[in-house]
Amino acid sequence: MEKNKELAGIFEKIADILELKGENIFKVKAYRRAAAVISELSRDINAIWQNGELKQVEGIGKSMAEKIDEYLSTGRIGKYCELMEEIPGGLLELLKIQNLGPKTLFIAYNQLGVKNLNDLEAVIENGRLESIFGMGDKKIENIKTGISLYKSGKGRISIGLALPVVDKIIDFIGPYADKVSVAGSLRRMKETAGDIDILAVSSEADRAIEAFTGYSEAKEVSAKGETKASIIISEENLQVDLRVVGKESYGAALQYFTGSTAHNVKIRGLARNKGLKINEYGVFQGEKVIAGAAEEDVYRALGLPWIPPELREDRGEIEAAAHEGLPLLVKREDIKGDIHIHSNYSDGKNDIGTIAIAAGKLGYEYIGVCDHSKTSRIAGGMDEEKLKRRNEEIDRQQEKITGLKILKGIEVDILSDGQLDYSDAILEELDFVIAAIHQGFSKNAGIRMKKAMDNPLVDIIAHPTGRLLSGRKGYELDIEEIIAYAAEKNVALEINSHFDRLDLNDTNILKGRAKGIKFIISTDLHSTEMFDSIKLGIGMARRGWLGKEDILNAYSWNEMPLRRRYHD
DNA sequence: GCCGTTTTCGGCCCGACTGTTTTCAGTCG
Repeated sequence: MEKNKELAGIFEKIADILELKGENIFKVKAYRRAAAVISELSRDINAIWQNGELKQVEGIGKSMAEKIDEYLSTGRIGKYCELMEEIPGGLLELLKIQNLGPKTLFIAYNQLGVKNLNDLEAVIENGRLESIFGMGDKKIENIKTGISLYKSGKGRISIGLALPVVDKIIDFIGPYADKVSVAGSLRRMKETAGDIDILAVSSEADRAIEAFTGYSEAKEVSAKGETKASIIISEENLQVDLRVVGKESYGAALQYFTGSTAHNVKIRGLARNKGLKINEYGVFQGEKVIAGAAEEDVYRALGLPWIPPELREDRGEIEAAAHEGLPLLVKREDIKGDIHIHSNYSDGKNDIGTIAIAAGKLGYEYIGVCDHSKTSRIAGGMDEEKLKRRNEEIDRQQEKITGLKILKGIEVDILSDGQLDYSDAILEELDFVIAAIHQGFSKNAGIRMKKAMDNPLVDIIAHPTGRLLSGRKGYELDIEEIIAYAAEKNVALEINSHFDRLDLNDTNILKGRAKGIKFIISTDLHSTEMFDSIKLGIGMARRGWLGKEDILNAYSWNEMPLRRRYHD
């Protein structure tokens, strides 16, 4: 799948250069679309190419197919190389600066010789940028703001960090509107957010806008109109957009602002084919409004069932909705227990009794206590003796609580030689075993993980890629190979809900789903306050099209299809 | 550059906000 990524990157760059040069915008869009389609492909583009099926891929026509063919057979694309030579290396990067678009940048390059960020700042400083036709003080100011945002460049942040910010803002605007909802990528539960989109219903848009732009944590109001405003939140440097509509347009606006762009482009194309027009105010047949108040009505107007936001990525959901039907996605109520929990027997904050009581209040049927094994010393890993004492403590707490089963689990380290951190005899005494790599990320991680899966006592692999959203790359392994091996061995893979992990993520979940593997959705809990974070893992699972039948901890304990209950 | 259940040519999602404009282009989502 490495080639998919490379080709998508190349097409995206071609689009950037063509746009900069002022080429036909629809040609530019064709390249962007092809890039998006290729990066979302669930199959290796090499295989599609070898089967001669390139042109059957949506958005790939004669010209794109030729370029893909050229790349896969020669390792380069002539047209791409030519384009890259026309434009200085650092220039495209400047397109990421907000308020500085391709038109302005190209003029700055052509007329003022701006080739990189330093040049750009220099022509702002010496006033030459202002000499460009149509450029004024305000525009310069906005570009300067864009540059400072770009430099502080936090980029995208985890959904786990963005959602609490959203909740606060929604609470804040609540009194000034009839209804307030999150939209955009956060509603789709995408793993990271680049900005926050909020939709409000009000007959007095100005009151809501006024309140919003006065929000105490806004360090800047970057736009303020009659129905729409944007602020920048201080700490996270996140842009927050508010859109206010009347209640007759709520569904259409929610559909529109939830996106994704690719999903909406296709939805609107469908509408056009039916002689309808969709915008954020409603679905129109000529002048007549035929839907708009509820999102369900918008989809129904196109002959489609309502599509859950997590699926709206143009990954086949529209076709599924139109024909074979959408998958029945796992819901929070389906989750019967959390089975990756750390107690104070390793690095967790709470004692087992406290955790059990908190889980009982959530209505869980069971919890799985999974402390660290002895080699994870920093995480308070337990030696065999301590593990024994922990198990006795679980027995004691079990006697005190009814209606909740406390399972004896372990998060056992996969050592540098692929051996597990305890003997089989110890692992056999436990209800289930989760294995994980915590050190030696670059030392044969894939081979070690597969060796761990060779042990029939290993039921689950935790955080299978090891990546962190805050920047750590993860283990050096081929995740597709791991997924295929897990399928072969009946090992389940974890969907870890920790805000910085979200591992597996949606695309890897989709690959696992295609192989028919099982998953667990867990919190990797270190404190009872973290129970709620399971919503993030559920979001990832839903984005990966999973139903409750795919999730081990959506089964009752007696029915859970754990690997050790198979005869393999 | 892609695409077709009115089209193989002529469309391509659609609209808000801003700034610099006397009617609209650029940028964004």
